[in-house]
Amino acid sequence: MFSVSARTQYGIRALAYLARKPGWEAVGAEIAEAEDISPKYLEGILTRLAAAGLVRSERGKNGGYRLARAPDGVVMADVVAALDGEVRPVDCVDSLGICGHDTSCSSRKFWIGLKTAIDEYLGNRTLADIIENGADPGSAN
Amino acid sequence: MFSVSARTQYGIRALAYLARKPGWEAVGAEIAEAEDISPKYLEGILTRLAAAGLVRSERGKNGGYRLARAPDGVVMADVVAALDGEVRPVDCVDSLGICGHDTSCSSRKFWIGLKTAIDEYLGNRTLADIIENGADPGSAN
DNA sequence: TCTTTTTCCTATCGGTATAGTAGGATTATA
DNA sequence: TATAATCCTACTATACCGATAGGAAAAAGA
Ligand code: FES
Ligand code: FES
Repeated sequence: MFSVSARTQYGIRALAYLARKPGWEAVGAEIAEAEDISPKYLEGILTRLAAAGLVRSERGKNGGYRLARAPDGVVMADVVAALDGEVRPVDCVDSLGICGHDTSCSSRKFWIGLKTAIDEYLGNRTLADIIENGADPGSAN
Repeated sequence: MFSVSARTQYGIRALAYLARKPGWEAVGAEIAEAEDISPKYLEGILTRLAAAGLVRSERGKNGGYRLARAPDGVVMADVVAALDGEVRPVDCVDSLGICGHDTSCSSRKFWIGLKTAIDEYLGNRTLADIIENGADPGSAN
């Protein structure tokens, strides 16, 4: 339940690798080799991250990927949203009324509450929290 | 991301239907019809809930399903665990060392933190919270 | 201009899980 | 024995996912 796709796990490892490097930059093949990820598959992941503005990509010789912001500015909620989309436990988080006989659907609030809890967690962690030593910023224990 | 299976959504709706009925009991076909769920598919769901001890099932004539406990004793964490398994963002929540070069893996703590946040939310809500009017017990806002 | 290095794009494939269906076996009541 | 219900096993169809393949576009340097 609630398992995270390999795509997102790979993406986070790739970002963490970049964040640990001086200049926060590297070439795709290097990341793939260091993190033991299928190079071709990682390409698509990095492209997604670039499209979301989390990394800058430069083509051609001397090209590669570079973190768009400092690690403590890369919010994990944005990372997972870029790779696997927004947190959406059920389809009716925005559009009400799909599942049901209740006009003010009761379980809908339950799922929205879960979404909020997850978004809050992911919104309060950054890449910096991950590469340091743990993932526990003072907030929210 | 983090979408909930139809199985779990159906299961919760079925439990909510039972909780709203006097005696907390109904027959499978009745639930399926009222909640507009495929009857055959719902059978398997109710069997799982019965195996997890969340509902009692009685076979034969005058049989059916009944809530095993009062709605405020049915913890949502148990419900989703019965239907879709434990919350496990990554495989290495227990077994360390699958993904990585780090001995004290950094991203692992991140995922465990997420699991904890989700478990906390689900562990603090019961079926009663769902059938009332919202899903916001005083705790944890 | 030509070659090299890199990111980008599109299409495809095999595996796996999910939602749903089908048919019957079991159990209990009357 | 007939009926009404849960239980069990197997099957199908679809969709997504991880991965692969082959190249197209772009930037730099010789
Ligand atoms: S309208 Fe979506 S859960 Fe009810
Ligand atoms: S050991 Fe699993 S995330 Fe590193």
